[in-house]
Amino acid sequence: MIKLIFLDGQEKSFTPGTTPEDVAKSISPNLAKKSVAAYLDDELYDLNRPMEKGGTFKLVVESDEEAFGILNHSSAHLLAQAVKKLHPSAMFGVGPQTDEGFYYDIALDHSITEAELAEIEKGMRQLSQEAHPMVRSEKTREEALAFFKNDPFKKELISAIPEGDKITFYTQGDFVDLCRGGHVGNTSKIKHFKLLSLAGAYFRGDSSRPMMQRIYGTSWFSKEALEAHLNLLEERKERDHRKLGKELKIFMLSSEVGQGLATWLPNGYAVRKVLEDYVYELERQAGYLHVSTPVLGSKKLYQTSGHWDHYQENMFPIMEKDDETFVLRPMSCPHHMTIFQSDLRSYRDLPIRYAEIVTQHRYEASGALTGLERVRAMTLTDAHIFVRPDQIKEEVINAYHLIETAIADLGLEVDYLEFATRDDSKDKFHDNDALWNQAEAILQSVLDEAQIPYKEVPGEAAFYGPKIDFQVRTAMNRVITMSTVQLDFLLPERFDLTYINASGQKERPVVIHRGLISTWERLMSILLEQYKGAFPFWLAPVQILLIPVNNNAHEAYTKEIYQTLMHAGFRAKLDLSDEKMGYKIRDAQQQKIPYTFVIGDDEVKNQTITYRQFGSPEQTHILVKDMVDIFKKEAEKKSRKK
RNA sequence: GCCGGAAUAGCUCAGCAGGUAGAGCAACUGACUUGUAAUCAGUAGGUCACGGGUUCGAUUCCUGUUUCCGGCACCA
Repeated sequence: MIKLIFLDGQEKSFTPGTTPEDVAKSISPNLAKKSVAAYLDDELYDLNRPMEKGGTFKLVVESDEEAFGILNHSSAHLLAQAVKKLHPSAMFGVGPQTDEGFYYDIALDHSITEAELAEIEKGMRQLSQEAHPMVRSEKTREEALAFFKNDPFKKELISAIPEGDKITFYTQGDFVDLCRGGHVGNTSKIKHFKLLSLAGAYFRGDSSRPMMQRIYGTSWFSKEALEAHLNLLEERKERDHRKLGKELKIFMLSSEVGQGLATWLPNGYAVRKVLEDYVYELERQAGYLHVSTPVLGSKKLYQTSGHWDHYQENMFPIMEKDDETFVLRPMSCPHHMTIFQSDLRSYRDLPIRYAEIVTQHRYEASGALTGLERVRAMTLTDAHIFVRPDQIKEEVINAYHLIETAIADLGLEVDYLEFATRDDSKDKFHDNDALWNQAEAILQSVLDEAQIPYKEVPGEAAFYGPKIDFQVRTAMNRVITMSTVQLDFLLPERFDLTYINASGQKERPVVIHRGLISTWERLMSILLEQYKGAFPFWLAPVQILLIPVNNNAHEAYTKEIYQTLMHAGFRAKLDLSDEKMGYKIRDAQQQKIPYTFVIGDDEVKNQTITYRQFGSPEQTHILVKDMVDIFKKEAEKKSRKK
């Protein structure tokens, strides 16, 4: 007999070979229905996998977080089985679950079309109805390789499994796949799914390898949950910053101007200017000194910094004129290094924090360009902080707090931090081990001492040093690097930066690279999606629209109020068109203007204004004399959640 | 850059199994002068992304290019 210890501490004996499903059924049929898999000690078991030993036993039920992944992983297998049935020559790469569903990579001579997705989906439904058990088996490496002897993809995946790890196969009907599991035990458990899209994907994520066809899908435990998810996907389309940016006339991307080159329209620039002013003031108060450097730089400057060696592929081609070679700057660090260099520095001067609202150009791969999210000309607030070694920690923490403030003021939230370190790919990183070890140790200790949780990502560092990236999850459920703090011992050396220490000796400063809120372009894309185009008051391109009830009778008073608002620094707009009032209000709502004033006889008589807020029909009356104060307070709140 | 798809009026889209295009909104003109999400009528607007081919004839079929979209790779 084997002994299982349940969640509540109860122990129960079962005959060896009992499956988790048997156990679940013995507890309650309802529980068995909701079970997806089980844990025996720390090992994930399929519902139908016989248990030959005892241990702590925990069922994974539909409502558990990991159940979704298990279902979707199983759904990927169902997809593969259906594809294999339609195309017996198909071979497969990987087929994992994702945050929101699953995919499987397929190698097939024939190009799968959108129309065929429905056919494949039908095949999946049939296989689900046929209720094939998904049976696990263990194989030796030799057996596994022999089984897939004609499949170079699976053979390679088998070879990549570390020595000593179990190699397991899953069989459902006549379909056999290499897989570590766990699975839902039977294809009949997979009922509510949809295939979503087709894409290309390199085998093992390596662009030098063959491209496979990837099918994306999503799978849920109920019809309602599936529909809810499909609705969410529809809603996301409504939030897409490219759609909203066009509708609200925020920006344009025109092939006439050039691929990946965004043009900011008046509405977009109004928002951007608020952000620029906000950031400037935030930095000024934090002791940053603002500078301005040219958009062009000598190629030598970038050779000195090392950017030329690492990124010339991603830079626009060089320009040669009068024996000098220029590049369109892709980065501002080298420029700021020269500013530090330009004067004799004392240890008393440090830290020196240079900030700049800087436009830079990068030759991004054409396929990477996406709306405002990825462009070839971008403007951002960039900063470089020059510190003594003893000031590193404090300044990293200062930068951390500044970033926290900015992100909170924008109404966004940091999802998690990434601590990006180097790995052993030598050509990606500069080769001074001592500097690397020092820099990584310092950043690590800052994170640890401040007790900030983070995810370490080896190999993601910049070539000049490790970094802490602030990852924000957008309204589209994409994770984007919003801010960054990078520690750099290399560029000070490359530029031979020095300051005079207390004993009169030259010493090397350390540079902290700080990115505050991504680029204006990317930030705009995130904000548009976050607010679905309905900007909070302080950012809105037009904050207040004024509508007179009768143009003739109320124009003068409305204009007076308009002037008061404009002089007080607000962005107001007057609608004196011949349209009906209802039309004007609808128009204001469609433009997502935060406040709409309606001004008629009552307002003139009482020296008031009547407003409604975006999205609400409620009417509020306030005295004109209180108006400016009320809206100034509203603007000061920024987008803070609390 | 790679795989796949798309491109019709300012916008959103319909249409064409090959016979040079249509709606709604927007724009313009006129009437209406209004108290909280679309007043009515009229007018104008298109080398059907661009180049080449097949054809008596191409927006439609084939092909190349460009741009965009879904992904992959890349992202200092």
